[in-house]
Amino acid sequence: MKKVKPEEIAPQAETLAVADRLHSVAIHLLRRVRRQDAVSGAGPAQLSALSVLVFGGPKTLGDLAAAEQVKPPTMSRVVAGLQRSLLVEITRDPRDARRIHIRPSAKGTHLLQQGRRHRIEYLAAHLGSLTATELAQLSMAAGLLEKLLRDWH
Amino acid sequence: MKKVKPEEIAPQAETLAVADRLHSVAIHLLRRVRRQDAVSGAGPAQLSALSVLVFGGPKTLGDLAAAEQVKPPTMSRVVAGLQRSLLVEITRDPRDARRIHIRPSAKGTHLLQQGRRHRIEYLAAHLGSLTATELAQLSMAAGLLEKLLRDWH
DNA sequence: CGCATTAGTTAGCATAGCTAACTATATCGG
DNA sequence: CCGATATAGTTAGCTATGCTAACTAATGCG
Repeated sequence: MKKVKPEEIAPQAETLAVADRLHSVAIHLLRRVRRQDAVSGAGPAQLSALSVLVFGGPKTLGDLAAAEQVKPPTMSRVVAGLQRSLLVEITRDPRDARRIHIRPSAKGTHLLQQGRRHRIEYLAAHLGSLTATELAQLSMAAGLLEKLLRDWH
Repeated sequence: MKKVKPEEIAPQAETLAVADRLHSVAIHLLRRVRRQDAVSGAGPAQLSALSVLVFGGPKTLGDLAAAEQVKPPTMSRVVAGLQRSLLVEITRDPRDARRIHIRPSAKGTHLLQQGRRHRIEYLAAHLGSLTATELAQLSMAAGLLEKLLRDWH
């Protein structure tokens, strides 16, 4: 009689169901949050890229595109929008004039942090029912997904 | 010395951090999945609306817009796209000629289920590291978020 | 009947995703 | 050193999705 460690195998049927539910939940959660983020005047792609810059430090356009999992032309336009709104500053690489370095401006950093505050207030207003235990469960799930996304390929 | 039930209060700082991480994870997860869904030829909004129709039954345009948390003009165009691809069928309400009833076609139902299968295979290929325990944690988190979204207002 | 309300559509704007094709710069081989 | 090749970003043009404002058509109320 073989006995495998029960934690090693996640049944496919379960995985299918969870994948679909996560997909749906992600879509609808983002739709809610997007409404609030719209106050800032910047779209979701801009805010996400700005977040990477604020928390991960300056990046070249290619690095930023890779971090955001989009193609360079897409990021080029996102960055152009951020620059137009004065949320980032751009300098050319002195060693390689093809490269550009993108970093958040003071205004950009400020806006992102305002957005965080705004989001928390919005969520807090709707999260009265969540216990610390449930929040910890969400945090753990976020950690799992973060790891999953990091190790994707 | 007062002692409150520890499960009743989720600290604001925690909530902020979790909210931001969920936001980021949702964005990046959707970007990954979207790549796969692109195979189907339908965009994410179309697939999400189709999913609501397949699993929730026929809806009027307004109901569908409400379910998807978008404005009627947006859903009008999404449905037009689905109709153009023959993924839904539309009939007028005989009692109220202003209303339209939208239901998935056989092709639409089939495409959605193919998409599910495709998604699971994609995820399964990248989920080798997930244990049944971890999957259960994700399932629980999805459940919490589903409830949260349902009771939002 | 007439007029307000309701359901959906149309028009027009912005963001965001893509591919293909272009520009500019760097690098490498001879 | 110079020409070919490779790399970094941008531009152009398509599609999809979000919005608001304004329109059309149908309902229904007084």
